[in-house]
Amino acid sequence: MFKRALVVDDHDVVNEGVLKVLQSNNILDVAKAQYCDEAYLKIKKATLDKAPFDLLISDLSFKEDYKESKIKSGEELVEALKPDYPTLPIIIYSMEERLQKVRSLVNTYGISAYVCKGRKGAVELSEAIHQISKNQTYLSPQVANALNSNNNLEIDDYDIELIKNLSLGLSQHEISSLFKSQNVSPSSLSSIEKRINRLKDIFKANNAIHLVAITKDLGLI
Amino acid sequence: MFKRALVVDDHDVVNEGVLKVLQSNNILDVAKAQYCDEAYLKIKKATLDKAPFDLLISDLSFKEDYKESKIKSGEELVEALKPDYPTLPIIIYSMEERLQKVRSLVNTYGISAYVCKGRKGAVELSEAIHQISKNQTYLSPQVANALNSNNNLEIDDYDIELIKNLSLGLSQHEISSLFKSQNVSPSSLSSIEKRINRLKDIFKANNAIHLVAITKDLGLI
DNA sequence: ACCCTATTTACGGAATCCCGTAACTACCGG
DNA sequence: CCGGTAGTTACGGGATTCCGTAAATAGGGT
Repeated sequence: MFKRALVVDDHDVVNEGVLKVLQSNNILDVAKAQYCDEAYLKIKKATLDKAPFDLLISDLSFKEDYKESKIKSGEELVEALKPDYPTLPIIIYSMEERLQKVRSLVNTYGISAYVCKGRKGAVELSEAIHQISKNQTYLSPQVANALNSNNNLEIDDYDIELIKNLSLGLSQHEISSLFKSQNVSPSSLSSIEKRINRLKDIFKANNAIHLVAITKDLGLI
Repeated sequence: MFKRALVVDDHDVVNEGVLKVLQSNNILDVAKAQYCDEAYLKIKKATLDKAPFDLLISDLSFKEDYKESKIKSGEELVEALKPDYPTLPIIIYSMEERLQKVRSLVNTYGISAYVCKGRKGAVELSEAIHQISKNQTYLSPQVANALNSNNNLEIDDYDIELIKNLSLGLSQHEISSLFKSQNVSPSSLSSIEKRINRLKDIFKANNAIHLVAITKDLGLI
C-alpha cells in the first residue's frame, strides 16, 4: 500500500476531506497543496529529501488568485510531472465529467485513476486507491466508458473545428471566410450550412445553440 | 458555542471536510445529510427527540440521482425550515458567488452566514461560526458587499433560466410562450430579446451561441 | 395627485439562420 | 468515354435573430 501521498486541491475543505479518506485507508503520511506550483515544488523537494511521494491526488481546475502561478491546472501539473516521474501513480479527482477529457488524460499522460467529485467521491477514491495498489486503473462509473466509446466516429476533426468556431461566436459566414483563408475544404457557406445540418441531425439538436450546448456537455469541444 | 450541528452537502468528501472544521471548533455532536429531504427529516426528528440542532450548514445545489426528492436545493430547504425554526442559525456554504443570490437569501430567509467554497473555505467557516455565536452575521469577502452595493451588472435566476432554455434548443419565441405559461415575468418576446442583449453585453458574447458557450464554461448553467 | 424613473412591451428593418432544391465538380469502375 | 455517385457549391424564400427606437406600464417619492 502507499506510504506517502500528496493531495492537491484549491479548496481547503476538500483537502481535509480527501485527507480523511486517506487516513481511513491507512495512508497517514500525507501532504497538502492548494496551488499546482506548490505541488510541483513539494514533489521535487520530496525527491531531493529521499522521501518521495508514491501517490498524487489532484483536482483539475484551480481558481486563480493574487498569487502568480506558472502551472494553472491539474492537467498542466500532470504534464509537467510525467517526464520526471513516469511511474508516479496519479488520481485525478474532479467535478469534470467529460469523457473526452478523461480519455485524453488516460491516453496522453497515463493517469492511474479518474474519480468524479460527487455523492460517493470518498467511496470511489478508496476504491481507486485499492485498484491502483493492485496495478489496475480506476474510473468513476460516470466516466467508466470513456475509453471504449467509439460511438462518435462519424464526427471528424473538421466537424469539431466547425462547432468550436460556432461556440466562439463566429457566424457561419465568418467561418466560411476563415476556412477559405486557411485553405480548409469545404469552405463555402452552403457546405458549412449542410455540415451543421448533418450535425444537428446526428445530435438531435433543434438549432445551432442546442448543438453547441450538447457537444460541450459531451466534452467534444 | 453550538452543541449540535447538521451538515448538508451532496459530496461525501466535502461533508467530511466540514466535519473536521466543526471538530476543530469543538462542535463534536455533528450529523450529516447528503440529500435535502434527509436533512429536513433529521431536523424534524431531532426536535421530537428533544435534541434539536442549534446550527445548520448547507450547500445550495444538489445533484439529482435515482432517489426521488421533494426538496431539491438548499434554498428550498431553508424555505421549508424557516416557518418552523425561525431562530435556527443557518450557514450557506456554496460555490455560488452571485451577489443577487446572497442578497435574496439574507433578506428573504435571514440566513446567518454565507460562505463561498474556495481556498479558504475552512477558515471562513470557522470565522462564520464565531460571528454567529456572537449573534452577528458573516459573509465571505467575495460576497461581502452583497447587501450594500446595488451593482446592476448582476445575473439573477431569471437570466440563468433564460440561458438554460436557450441551451436546450428553445427559440426565443418558444421561451416567451413557456414563460407565459409559467407566469414568469417578463415573458414578451421583446423583453426576452432585450435580456439576451444585456447578457451578451455583460459576457462580451457575439451572439446567442457564444453566450451559451461562455456561460457553460463558467458553470453558470 | 403628480413627476420621474425603470421595466416591460411593441414594432420594423437588416442580418443571419434554416431548409429545400438544384447545379457543378471530382473521382471511380466499366 | 460514359454513367454513377459522393461531395461541394449555388440560390431562393421563409423563419428567426439582431438591433434600434418608441410606446405602454408599474412603482416610488414628494
